[in-house]
Amino acid sequence: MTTPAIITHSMNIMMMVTRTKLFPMTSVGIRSTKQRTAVSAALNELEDFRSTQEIHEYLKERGDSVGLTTVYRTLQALSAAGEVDVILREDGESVYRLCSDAHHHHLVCRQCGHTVEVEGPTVERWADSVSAEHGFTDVSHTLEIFGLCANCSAVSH
Amino acid sequence: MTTPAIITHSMNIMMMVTRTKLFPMTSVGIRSTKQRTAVSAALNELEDFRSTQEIHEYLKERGDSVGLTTVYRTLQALSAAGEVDVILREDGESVYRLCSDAHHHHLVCRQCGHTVEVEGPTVERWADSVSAEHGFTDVSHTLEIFGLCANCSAVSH
DNA sequence: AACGAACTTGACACTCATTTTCATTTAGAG
DNA sequence: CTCTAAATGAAAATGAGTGTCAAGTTCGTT
Repeated sequence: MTTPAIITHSMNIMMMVTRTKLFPMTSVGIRSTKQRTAVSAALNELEDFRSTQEIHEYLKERGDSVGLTTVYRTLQALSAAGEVDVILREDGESVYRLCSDAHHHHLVCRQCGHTVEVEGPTVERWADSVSAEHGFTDVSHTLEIFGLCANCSAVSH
Repeated sequence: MTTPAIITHSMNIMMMVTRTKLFPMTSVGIRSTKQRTAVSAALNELEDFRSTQEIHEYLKERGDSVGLTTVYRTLQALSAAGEVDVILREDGESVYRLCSDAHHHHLVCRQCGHTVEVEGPTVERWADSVSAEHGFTDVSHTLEIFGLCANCSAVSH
């Protein structure tokens, strides 16, 4: 198996971010390591939103054990770079998933994490105009749906 | 100052919830205590979304000291009863606020908690139909905007 | 191919929100 | 007034996420 394209892509973006925000005047960059490759590979294989701990566990079982701290850092870097989607589960835990580039929202099972990308109202424009009206800057927004998927609904009668 | 109507209302709803979900066959109920009164009073006075700890602190300074555990429990009960709005801040901390009954969303300052209720797309219908299409049950959704309010934007240049 | 500076890793200690436990207190029905 | 379930709160526990720092790696340079 070859290195997924996302790795290279991620690394490029991460390097840009690093150069721009953290080390403006240096020519340093980020490096490609087997740990980062492993985390990206896991994201490619996992279909649903997963917590850092779950991804860490998955990697361990898979044989590509990576330190928990490193998994935290890598997932944060990837989400900061826009490479993965993050959402806050209802219990406040962050969960990550590799998503399509297209505009979409999520229908997430709060039991098993099963995720469906769904079409929905484009809230970007609305959020921007409402924010501007009230003088808010640096805005972000959330629009997600949580519930019990068909499977989990059936299990709990 | 008389006991705010919300207290009685909350207690009624809480009693219903309790009876229905927790103690179906008994005639037990919840009780009106000065701690619960104090928490509700605080919510009436505070305009913005506040964390449990902040509300606990507010009560302490105010003289109506209430145990932190009790504040946690009361806020959870009130939000479960639909008496207060809860949202998850971007850092995963839950914040509470007494809101209008009307349908609305929130524009929340991630720095100071300042909140503006805003009109927005009615996502209930959309969420329900999308969920149904995919067999999801017991759904809930979030649609909030976070940013820096005019004040906080100014402070940080 | 070796070198070395900067970057990365990971074990561990730590922070901090929230929950659990449990002994004590209190509301409110009878 | 009495009794009991409900409620409180102090303290300990839990658990996600972060900070630290010594040791390990990457990769451009020699």
